[in-house]
Amino acid sequence: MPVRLLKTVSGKSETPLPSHLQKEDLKHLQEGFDHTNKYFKGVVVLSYPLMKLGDGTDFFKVVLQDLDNWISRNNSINILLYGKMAEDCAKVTRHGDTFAVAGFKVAKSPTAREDGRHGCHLEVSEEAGSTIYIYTVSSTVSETASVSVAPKYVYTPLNRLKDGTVVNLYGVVKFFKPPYVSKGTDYCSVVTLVDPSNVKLTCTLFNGNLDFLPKIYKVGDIVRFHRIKIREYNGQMQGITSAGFASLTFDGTVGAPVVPRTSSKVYTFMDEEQKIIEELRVWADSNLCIFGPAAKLAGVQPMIFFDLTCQLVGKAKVDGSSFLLKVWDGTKCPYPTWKVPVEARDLEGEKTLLHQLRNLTVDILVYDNHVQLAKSLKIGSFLRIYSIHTKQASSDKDDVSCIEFHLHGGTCYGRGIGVLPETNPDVKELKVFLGSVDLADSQNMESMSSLELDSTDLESHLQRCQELSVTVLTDHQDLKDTELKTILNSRAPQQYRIRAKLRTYEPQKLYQCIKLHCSKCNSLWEVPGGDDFDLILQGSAVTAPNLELHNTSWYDSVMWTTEDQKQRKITIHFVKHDEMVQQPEDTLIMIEGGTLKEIWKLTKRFKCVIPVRSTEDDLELLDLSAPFLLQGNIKYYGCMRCSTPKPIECLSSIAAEQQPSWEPTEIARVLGIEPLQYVFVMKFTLVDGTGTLNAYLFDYEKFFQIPASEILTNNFLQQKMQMTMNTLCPPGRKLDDLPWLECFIKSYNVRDVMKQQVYYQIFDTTVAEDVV
DNA sequence: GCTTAGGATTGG
Repeated sequence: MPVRLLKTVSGKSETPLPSHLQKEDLKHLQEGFDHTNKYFKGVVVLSYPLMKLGDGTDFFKVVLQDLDNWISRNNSINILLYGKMAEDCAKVTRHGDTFAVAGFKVAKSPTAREDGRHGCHLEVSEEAGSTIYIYTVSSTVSETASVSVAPKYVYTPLNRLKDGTVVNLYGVVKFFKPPYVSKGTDYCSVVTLVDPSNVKLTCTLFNGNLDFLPKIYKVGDIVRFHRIKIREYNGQMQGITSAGFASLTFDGTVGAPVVPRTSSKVYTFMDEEQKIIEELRVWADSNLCIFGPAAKLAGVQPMIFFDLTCQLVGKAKVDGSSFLLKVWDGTKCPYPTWKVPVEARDLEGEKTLLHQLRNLTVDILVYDNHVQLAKSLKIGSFLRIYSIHTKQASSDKDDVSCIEFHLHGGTCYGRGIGVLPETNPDVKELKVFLGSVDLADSQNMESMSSLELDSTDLESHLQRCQELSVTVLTDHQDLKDTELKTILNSRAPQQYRIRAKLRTYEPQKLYQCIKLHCSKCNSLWEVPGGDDFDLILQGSAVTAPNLELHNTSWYDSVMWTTEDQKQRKITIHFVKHDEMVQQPEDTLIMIEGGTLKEIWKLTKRFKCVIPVRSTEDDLELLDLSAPFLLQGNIKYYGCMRCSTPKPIECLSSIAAEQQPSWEPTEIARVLGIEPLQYVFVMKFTLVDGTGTLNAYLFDYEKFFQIPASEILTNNFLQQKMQMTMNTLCPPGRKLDDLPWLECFIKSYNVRDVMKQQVYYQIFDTTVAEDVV
């Protein structure tokens, strides 16, 4: 049988290859050598579709990589299969399978120069007497194979590790030190893992090449280690790199795409492994408290340690043991920040940008072992700086004390600097945010005194947060506090007053907490993204404007064609009042064929903008996933379940009013739209020493004293909210140092398909006035 | 050439 699928059990082949066959090394594969009784073994890293050659012969090409030779650069080779063998193999081959090829012919590879693979390729066919043994990693082998197959690698749970063994394992990162320059010859990274066996394993990983160390960016990431050596150290198991160590790292977020981060071009990764990652994510999500608040510069306070995701704008040498990094994250630190004096000629970075961002960048002084890495950083790169220390210090000049940012020497608590790739989701998000920062705004921010805390008030402010509650009740003041334990043991529905600390909250990315709520059917909707709107606009621009609908008794119409290649037709209908077009700031306009950008521009000038399209006999609203109205910065949406849009004609009734106010609710009513309201929806994890309780915040405006409708389009309000959350739940603080919250909560029952559950909701509570 | 670090902040 020329193609044989071999059963593998516990990583070892149950069916050994015939004893006369000997393994051939990649470097011995040369034309003219005798390869009888030799086999070449490698992992399928690439396969091409099955093809038919000119003469009708089946042809299949795979690329094998020699894993035993994994350090060598040129370790892959093309295998060309012909005839029935091509057909058979194409059916069962999966990436990650191991091929042992015997009875091959070696020939010069005509594509070696282009593909960078081995100078020769191997040709195999039944006719030539070749045999291919496939060790498949697939768990769903087709029927024709008629063998059962186990995964190739065996993974050891962390509670089954034995001294002196080399194992493969999975784990959730509980702690890590980003790679740093060790005192020896290598980079070092220390990683502590946990898994569902609840055993911890600290691994010390070395490599001279940074790329070969796991690409861990945050606690909660999941890693797969291959060939890690286990040793006993101080009575505990310890992991250490051994020859051939390889790692994959995955985002630990439940539901995120399962894409491994790795430097190695070859790795096995199958459905089975995907399942393991997904299971570990779910386990970690409910068993580990690992997602601390992500700090922004807007949220820093004196005397904390925090991790910062930022972009490098400038750098400068300071002295032998310290180095300056100028970074920004788009938000403004609420306190005056320390500026490290450096010679202008020592400062690297784009001068104009450094000047433009001068109010948004902060100076971080890094010391000792971090200097070398800091020096090598590229301006513009995205960084995560771990365990920055903020210190309050008064400068000699005057009494103004400011915040200093230090990255002290050493690697305690994972202190260090990591470079994030552009593909990192946090970087992608940061880029969007940085792009949205209005630089003119940030310069004006100096005058926004409401945000600037006088540093002399700083201590008292912090102290106040410690003692008093950072939230206050707007009602029920006479009620006594109830312990969380009591609430958790009571039946719903009831109402309680509580005093608790906010241990964590979700979502951490605050813009994600904004949803759209229909008060009629009680449904919650995600806020559509700008791209969705753009797509709908593009789709509607295809409909030609109906000239018969232009210039009616209640609106005047203007149409023009764009001068670009697309020759788009744009129509604006100006709604009249008293047969006159009003001042732009009082006018409602309807637009056909406009782009997202054009519509935004128009909202700045006109009171209301309604995107419409023509039908045969009336103008109509676009799809309900597009806003039915734009007013100022706010997009108004209608409920897709409860709305029954009426013809635009109905708007004329408002236009005829004595003094049309163009209220969104009124516009919605006449157009048959059930308007959705913007709400904050958050989950607060509250603790009080007697228990932990998750309570939902469902708030239009009252709690934060910020309208939910304005958050998404207003950087300033976003920062204000971030600061509020940072006061309620300061990043980098121990539980003891968290402030108290006074809340009013109600419990209620929710019947699920399977069971009845009790939920809790915060209400009649607001953030204390002197906190924001 | 066979080590480096082995988690556990606060100085400049």
